[in-house]
Amino acid sequence: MPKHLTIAFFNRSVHEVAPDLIGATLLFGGVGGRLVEVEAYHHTDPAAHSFHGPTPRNVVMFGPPGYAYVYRSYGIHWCLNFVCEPKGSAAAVLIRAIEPTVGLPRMRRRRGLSDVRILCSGPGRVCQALGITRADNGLTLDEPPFELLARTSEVDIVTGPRIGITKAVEKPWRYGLKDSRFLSKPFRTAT
DNA sequence: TGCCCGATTAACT
DNA sequence: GTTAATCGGGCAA
Repeated sequence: MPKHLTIAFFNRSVHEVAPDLIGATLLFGGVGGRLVEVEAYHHTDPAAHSFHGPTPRNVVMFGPPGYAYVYRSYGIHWCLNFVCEPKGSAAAVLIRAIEPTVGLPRMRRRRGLSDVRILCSGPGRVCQALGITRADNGLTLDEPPFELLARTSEVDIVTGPRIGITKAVEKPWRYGLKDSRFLSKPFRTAT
């Protein structure tokens, strides 16, 4: 098992890293799968948590790249982000959906269901299935319990507007694996 | 200090 | 299609 980052986080913008994550494998505590949907955010973006500056919650975003930023969403769910460059720009990639491949029984038990299709199809569901909580905020992505492996073959990537936001809705910063059955929502087909 | 809203989800009608 | 659950932050008073 590699102990180093196989995805390059340094000297690359969040919009270079985000599409590179599609098709990569993310494991946490030995369970996980292939990333099929992510979204990009950064501090000049009114939709981002970092837009109004650092707070105790989002301070990890203002640190170096290659770390996990985990926050509570709607007081109920946890959401996982990867911090990106440049340092201090508070850029991050939100992990929105995974195609589950490793440790399905454990993930199913945590989620309390049998339908693999919606096991990790949404940011809150990803964290519930992988067992990620605030305790994992600020962990580096290149050491256990995290394991991140770059994709080994080319994939077709689609883009579109981000989901669940009311500001800067026009920015096409959502990236997905084309035709994946595990997306949180389908991408609008190109016209 | 109090009020409103949000990078969501599941359980309703 | 709608709504409740529920925590942290921004902003007005």
